[in-house]
Amino acid sequence: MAAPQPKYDVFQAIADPTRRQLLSLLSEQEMPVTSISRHFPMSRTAVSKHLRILAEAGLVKDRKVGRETRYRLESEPLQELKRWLSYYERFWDNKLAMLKHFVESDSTDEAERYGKLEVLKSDHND
Amino acid sequence: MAAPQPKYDVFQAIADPTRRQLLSLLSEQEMPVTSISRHFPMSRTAVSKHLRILAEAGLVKDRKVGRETRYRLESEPLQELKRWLSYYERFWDNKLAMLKHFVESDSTDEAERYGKLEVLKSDHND
DNA sequence: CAAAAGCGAAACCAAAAGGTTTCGCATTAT
DNA sequence: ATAATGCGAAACCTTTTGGTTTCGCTTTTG
Repeated sequence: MAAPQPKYDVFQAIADPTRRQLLSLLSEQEMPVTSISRHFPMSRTAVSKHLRILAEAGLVKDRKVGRETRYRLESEPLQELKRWLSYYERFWDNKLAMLKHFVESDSTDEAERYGKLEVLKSDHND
Repeated sequence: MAAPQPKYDVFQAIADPTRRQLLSLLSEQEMPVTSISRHFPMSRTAVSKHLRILAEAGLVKDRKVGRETRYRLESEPLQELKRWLSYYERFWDNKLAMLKHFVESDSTDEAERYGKLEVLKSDHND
């Protein structure tokens, strides 16, 4: 019944610089593990592990071709990141939204201002 | 002489769910540490540490007001994320770019296809 | 068919991450 | 003045992360 619940989410997956380079590399073309690992100063096994993490986050797909496993970029999951980011964009480039924000924050006492209100209800977190 | 070299970059900073919630919370309003920590199921000290990490990544600023330290969102550094992301957007919503991609990948032998070429020259990694 | 190439799994390790509790120090309230 | 609030620093602990080496299995090459 439980959903597949991928162990790694996109945010975690792209947190590591090596994994971001992997995405960059694979965005150019599909590539087998050994070839990929030639671009990195670490063992093939280490690279393989990073690839698995990316795969769990859905950011790469692999397919077996003969004895090799070729990986390719799968960028769709990055849309989640884009969505998350879009919430914050208004804070740096939407002057009107900023203004609205300031206008709305002028009321009441500390309890109400800093209390545990409905603040985390929206889902632009996680 | 050495540049400040922040220990935490934006990618790392937002990798943790708690820290994303912190950003969300602070996007609503400036808030002192204790009030912030009431929103989380962990000690004030733990929250404080997360705030420091966000601060090192430039995602929050703090100012002392009497005995309290108030934190507020600073969204500018997220632009780096947006830039990084923009590189990958073409892979999911730009059909022409995709086509171009396919058209260009049909040549040559393994060495040239998978070798250590100019692949990592651009800086949309890191 | 024997040797080599391509990978993943496993066992292991050091360092980083995410928490906790305790303490001390300013600042504000009684 | 004393007590209470608000915080950060420090010491400590456990789990996760990022890496290594070794082994074994499959597939290709000679």
